[in-house]
Amino acid sequence: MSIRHGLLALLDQGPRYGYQLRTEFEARTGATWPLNVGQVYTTLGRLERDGLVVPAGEDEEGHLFYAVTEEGRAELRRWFDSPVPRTNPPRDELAIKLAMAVTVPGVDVPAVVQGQRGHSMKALQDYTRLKGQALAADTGRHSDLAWLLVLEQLIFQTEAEIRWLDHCETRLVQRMEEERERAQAVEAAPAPTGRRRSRI
Amino acid sequence: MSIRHGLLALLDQGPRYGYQLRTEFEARTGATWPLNVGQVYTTLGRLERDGLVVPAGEDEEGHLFYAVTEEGRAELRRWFDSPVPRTNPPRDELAIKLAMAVTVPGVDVPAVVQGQRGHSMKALQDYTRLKGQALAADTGRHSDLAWLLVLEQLIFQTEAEIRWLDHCETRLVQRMEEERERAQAVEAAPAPTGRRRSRI
DNA sequence: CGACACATGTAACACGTTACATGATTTG
DNA sequence: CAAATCATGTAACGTGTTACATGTGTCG
Repeated sequence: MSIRHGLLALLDQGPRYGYQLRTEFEARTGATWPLNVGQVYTTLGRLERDGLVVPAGEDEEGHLFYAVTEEGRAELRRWFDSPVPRTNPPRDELAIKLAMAVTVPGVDVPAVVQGQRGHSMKALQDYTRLKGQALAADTGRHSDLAWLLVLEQLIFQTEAEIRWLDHCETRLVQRMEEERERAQAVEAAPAPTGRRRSRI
Repeated sequence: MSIRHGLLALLDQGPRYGYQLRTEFEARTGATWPLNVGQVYTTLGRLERDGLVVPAGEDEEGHLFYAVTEEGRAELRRWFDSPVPRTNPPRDELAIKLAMAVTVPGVDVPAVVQGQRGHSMKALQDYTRLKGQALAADTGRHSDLAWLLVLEQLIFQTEAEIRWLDHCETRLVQRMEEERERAQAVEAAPAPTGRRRSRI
C-alpha cells in the first residue's frame, strides 16, 4: 500500500507520465529504494482499475499522462490524515528469526546475534556516509529534505536494531544464569520448576 | 520469507501438524502476530512443493504430520547463518508518507507527524503493558523468552520511530527558517538561490 | 442442543518484484 | 555505428492474507 499512495501523492502535484513518476519517486528515496519502472505501470494500472487515477491524454512528445481523480484525492487525504496503522504490525523477519533461534535447540544464538549485529553496523556506516553526501548536496529542494528524512529513518531504525541485539545478548546470559541456578536447585533438592518463586 | 522459515524452524524440532504449528508459532509471537490457520496450510503446501518438507504419516487421532527434509534443514541452517539482508531494505510506509508529505504542497506536515506520534505513543504504552504481563507470566520456557524478545523489539522500534518523528519536526522548523532567510535575501538583493553558500 | 475449540483445507485476491519485449532518441 | 537513456508496457511469479467450506469432538 505504500507505492500506490506514493505515486498518488506525486500525481496530486499534477498529471505525470510513468517514467517521470519513477524518477520523482527515486529522487525522494535515493539509492535505498530503487523502483523498477515496470512496477510504476502495473501500479498505475491498479490505481486506474480502482478509480483513483485516469489517463489524461498525451504530450506532443507522446508521453502518456495520468491524473488523480476526486476519489483519488479523497483517498490521499485519508492517507495523510490517519496514522499508518500499528494493528498487526509488519512481521519482522529478524524478530521471527531470533524468536525461533532461542526456541529450537542446536542453534548458536550468540553467533546469530553477532552476525546480524556486524551486518547492521556495516549498514549503519553506509547510511551515515550517504547522509553526509546528502547534506553536502542539499540545495534546499523539498526532495532533498525528503531524501534526508528517509535516510535518517533508516539510521534511527538500524541503531534501534543494534541496541535491541545487544539487549538480546544480556537477556541470553540472564537466562543461562537462571538455568544454571535451577539446575543446581534440582541437584540439591529435586522439585517442580517455576522460575524465581513465581509459584508458591 | 519469514513465515516459511518460521514454520521450517518449528518443524526442525520434530514432525508437527498444521494446527499445532500455528499454536506454537503464536506462543512465540503472542497477540502481536496472530497467524491465520489457513496460511499455515498454504505455506506447508509451498514448502512441500519446494522439497523442504514432506508429509510424515498421520497420528492415531488423524493428525497429518509434516517433517523437514535434508534440503529443508540445509535451508534452515543457511537462514540462521546469514544475517537478514539489508540490500533493498523494506519500503517503510511511514517513511514514504513523510517523504511525500514534505514534497507535495498543501499537506499539513506537522499534523501528520503529530498524528503519527500520538499513535506510536499509544502503541508504545500497549507494548510496555504487554511486556509487564509477559514478565509476570514468565516461567522460564524458551517460548516465553522468545515472546519477550519479540515484544522488546517492537518497543525498541517504536521508540526509534518516535525519536525520528521528533527529529523530523526539528528538521522542519530548520527548513522553514532557511526558507525565510532565503526569502529575505531575495527581497534584499534578488539572486539565484543555492542554500547557505553551497555554491560560489 | 448449541457453542466453541480443534483440525484440514481451498479459492481468490492484494501487493511487490523481476524479467522480458519493443521502440525512439540521444550521445560518444 | 554502438551503447545508453528514455519510454511504455506485459507476463509470470512470490508471499501474505482473508474468507469460506467442512467436519469432529467437547463441554456447559
